[in-house]
Amino acid sequence: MSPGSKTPPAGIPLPGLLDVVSGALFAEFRSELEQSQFGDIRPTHGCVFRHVRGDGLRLTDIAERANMTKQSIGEIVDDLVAKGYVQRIPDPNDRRAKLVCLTERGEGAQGYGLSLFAKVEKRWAERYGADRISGLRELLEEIAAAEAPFAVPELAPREPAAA
Amino acid sequence: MSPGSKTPPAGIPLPGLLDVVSGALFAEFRSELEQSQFGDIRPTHGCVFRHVRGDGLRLTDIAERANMTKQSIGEIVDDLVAKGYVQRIPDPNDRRAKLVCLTERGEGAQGYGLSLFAKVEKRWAERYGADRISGLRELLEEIAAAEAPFAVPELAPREPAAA
DNA sequence: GCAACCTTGTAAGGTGCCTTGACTAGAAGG
DNA sequence: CCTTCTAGTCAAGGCACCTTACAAGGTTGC
Repeated sequence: MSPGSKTPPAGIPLPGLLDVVSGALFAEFRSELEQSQFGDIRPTHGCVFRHVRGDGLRLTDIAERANMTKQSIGEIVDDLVAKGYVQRIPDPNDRRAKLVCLTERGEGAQGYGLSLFAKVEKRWAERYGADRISGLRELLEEIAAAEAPFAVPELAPREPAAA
Repeated sequence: MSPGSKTPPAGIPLPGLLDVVSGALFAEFRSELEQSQFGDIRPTHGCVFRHVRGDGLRLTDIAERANMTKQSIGEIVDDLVAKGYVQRIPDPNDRRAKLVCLTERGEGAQGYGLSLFAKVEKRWAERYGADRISGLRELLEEIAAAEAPFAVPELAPREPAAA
């Protein structure tokens, strides 16, 4: 029960720092998004906009990438359908499945959101140093691809096989 | 309504990357914590352990630092009291207030948690480069101190006044 | 073709965490 | 004393997510 063998002074734990920084960044994004024509998009909806591309994606695949259950994603998709951002299209290859696709408005929102993220990142690059922010992105992408490839299949240039 | 003037290809938005990495890191922490003698500590309890120091902290102050309401913190503190990690001590300077203090067990848990975070961070330093991880920490601390000083008063070496 | 089994998506109910609103006890200032 | 402000609690509600259970459609072997 002694207070640890060494208790190395690591400062504030890294996950806490990451959360605080992510929260600040995301708040900047949200405050601009809410004043746009896409103000009815809530933070939860991000898991769909993040992963759905032009050719559509099945519910199960969204759930896997978002690390959530199919039911939760289904609920969120319902909401987005009601708001006119996505639609369910029958999968031509599997009559059970439906492809979640962005509507025209949905594509507009996704594009706007991405440009907004880029804008905020650029602002931070000017604030904290472009090379530092790009270095941060580089490191984070490498870590994300290694630690959670299912969550960011856009990255993950590594093939699983080849012993 | 055109899809953005430039739509610069920024890759995956930074907040998403930060969340994925933070999640992976935190999962590593949790899986070790759950197997320890402090397995009944849940993720939500972190907001208390993060901020309470030896001399105690009032509920209102915890809420401000955690960016949460007094009610939520109160509920979490209730739970931690029931589990024997903290106790409420009357504030000698204000009979309305109570100082939330760690019990002996609470201090043990906090110390163990901190050492666990340090351990995981060290592991990642070996995995991704010690200089890169320490550079990451440095940048995050700078950003956190600038963007959300209320959340990390341990940092924030800047005085607010002095025009 | 059909029987056993897997997968896709949905429905219903529950839990955890957090919020808004209303209140008591004590502090601060006239 | 009387007003006003602050510290903390109580109660009700909501949102996000999960677990359990199930119908419809594919898949494989015979």
